[in-house]
Amino acid sequence: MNADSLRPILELHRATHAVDVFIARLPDIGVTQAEAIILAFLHGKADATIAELHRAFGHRRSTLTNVVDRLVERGLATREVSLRDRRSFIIRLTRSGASLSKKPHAALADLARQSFGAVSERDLAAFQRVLSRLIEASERR
Amino acid sequence: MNADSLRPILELHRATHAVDVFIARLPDIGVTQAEAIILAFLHGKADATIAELHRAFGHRRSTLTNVVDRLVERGLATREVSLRDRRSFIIRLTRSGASLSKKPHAALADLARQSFGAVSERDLAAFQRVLSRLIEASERR
DNA sequence: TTGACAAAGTCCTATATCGTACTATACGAT
DNA sequence: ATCGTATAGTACGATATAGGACTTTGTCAA
Repeated sequence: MNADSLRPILELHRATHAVDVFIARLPDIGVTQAEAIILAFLHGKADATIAELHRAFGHRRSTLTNVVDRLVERGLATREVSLRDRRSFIIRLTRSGASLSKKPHAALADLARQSFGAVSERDLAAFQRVLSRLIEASERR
Repeated sequence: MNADSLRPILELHRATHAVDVFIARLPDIGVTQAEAIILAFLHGKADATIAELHRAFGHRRSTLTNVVDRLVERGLATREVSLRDRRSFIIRLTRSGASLSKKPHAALADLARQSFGAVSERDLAAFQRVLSRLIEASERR
């Protein structure tokens, strides 16, 4: 078995970790990695459920409960019972949450531009394809 | 600004998380994600320092101290002062650590095969290139 | 050879994340 | 209608990870 066969997976971890640290260090935000990424996700969307966030990021629902708690506590988001499905909540950014969310969103978009800017469409598509396969394979048990 | 510009980054998180969950659920190992990935890394290498692990994965050195503590406590690894540099330790798998490390290594290699098997050399190279760029961009501040 | 600075790890404390068990609601079949 | 099962989310307790201060050792210049 080739010793390097898992190199891409290790690199994947390394990259994600680097991005996390990058996010955590964003100045003037005072928000954890998960919070920042969720803010960025909600940016210009301003509407989601816990389950949706779970599907998007894979964080446990119980973890997301906490993350959302923190956002709500700080007045960055609201939680309202959904009228369509009373089991679920609609998470929505408040005005100040929407404003704050610009920063992590811009920072990540910036990072994306720097990282993917010089990458061809084709390579970027390959990148996403590989990620999808990884997700699929990981969840197949 | 395109709303999807950070889609690849979100997918990246999703994928890493999926792999983490996959690892954490490996039966008969009883090892956390970080431990498993470090075991896999040490597999067939059986020699590393904390700093090396730090460079490989990005985990804080203090985190790695804990991870290694756990491995040592369970008799899976040893920590010996390096003779070349007495500030650092050589982490080495014990016989049982080496044996146990086969599982996560094999599982990840398996995952890699399933995920990358049908991916062309070229696409895989593109994948790694993109990861490198991301790491580089993330660390550039 | 000493003094300043960098590098390797650890200790301690705080907290983010997880796993599991639980409640409430929805939904499909009969 | 109701019963069984699936889904949405939370509460609680356990633990992995992080951040920063600190110790020891190395390194390089004068």
